[in-house]
Amino acid sequence: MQVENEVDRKLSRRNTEQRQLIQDILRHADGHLDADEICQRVRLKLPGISLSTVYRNLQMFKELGLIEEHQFGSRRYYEPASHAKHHHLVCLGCGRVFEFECPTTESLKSRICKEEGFRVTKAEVRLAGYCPECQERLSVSASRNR
Amino acid sequence: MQVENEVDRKLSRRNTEQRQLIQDILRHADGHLDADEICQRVRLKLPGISLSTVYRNLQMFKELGLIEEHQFGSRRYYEPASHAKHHHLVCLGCGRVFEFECPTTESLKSRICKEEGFRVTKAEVRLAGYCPECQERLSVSASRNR
DNA sequence: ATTGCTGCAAAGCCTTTGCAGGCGG
DNA sequence: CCGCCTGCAAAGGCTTTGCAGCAAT
Repeated sequence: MQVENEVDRKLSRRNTEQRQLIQDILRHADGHLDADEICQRVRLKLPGISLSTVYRNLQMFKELGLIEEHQFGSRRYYEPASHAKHHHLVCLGCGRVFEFECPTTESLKSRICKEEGFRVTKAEVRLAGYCPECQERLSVSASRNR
Repeated sequence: MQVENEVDRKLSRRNTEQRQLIQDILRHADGHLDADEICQRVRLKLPGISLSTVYRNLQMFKELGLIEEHQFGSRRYYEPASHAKHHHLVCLGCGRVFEFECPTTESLKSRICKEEGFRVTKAEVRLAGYCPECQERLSVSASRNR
């Protein structure tokens, strides 16, 4: 069958240094990285790597289900799929992405399935706002303008 | 103050036909439209309108809080801000965007505020999956392949 | 020896911007 | 009349793709 051939082809992949380094970066990154940041970090060890190689590998990892891609605003971030189930909290001040748990998501999925007949395969909760540091920083600069 | 001048400038806006038509389309659209779809619909009445005008007006409406911009995958959709509070459910089969209610979101916001000291200004729940029609369609084509 | 992978460069998309002219107020 | 707004074209930013050579198996 077509699908199996596709998987076979994908699984006959080679273990290049570029590919390993990209995976290492993703696994050990504290936060959520975009393609360019990943590329820059790999270049610390392998200066010659090209951005297209990063994109190509990210695409492949994504198709294999090894990583997840999230888009916030106009940026795409990547994180290992092995990460525990969590949701995202974006600071509009500094752009950092934080994580939190939301146990009620599962019941929501089953509710929508029952009520709408929709088969829900993915559920994410996204919050945005200002982290404690940015609240502080912004209130200081606001008082300066008075 | 700088901000007030900015608002004044924005409010001295003109009532061009292009601008009105874009707003009309947004108000009466059943679904969520992207810039190109909006442009095509306006062109039914005003063939000469350019895509940049659509983008410029969308940007302005957004800054004035008249519309909201949502990004799903790599596409940006626009909808009037006057819409009741709702969340989005994207069908991975046909790409249509559906809406649903989620009353528990408010309590989540206050929980995160208490626990993390984060000031949450925006909360959205996004689901993805397959609508009833696409489930049907996909199961038919799957059985054909047997 | 295959043939998948890489780097480079170019092309593609979508969105934004510069500019000269036009139109609303 | 003023100056905001428009259309056009070009530039920008990010991502994908074509290609020739290299390297992993």
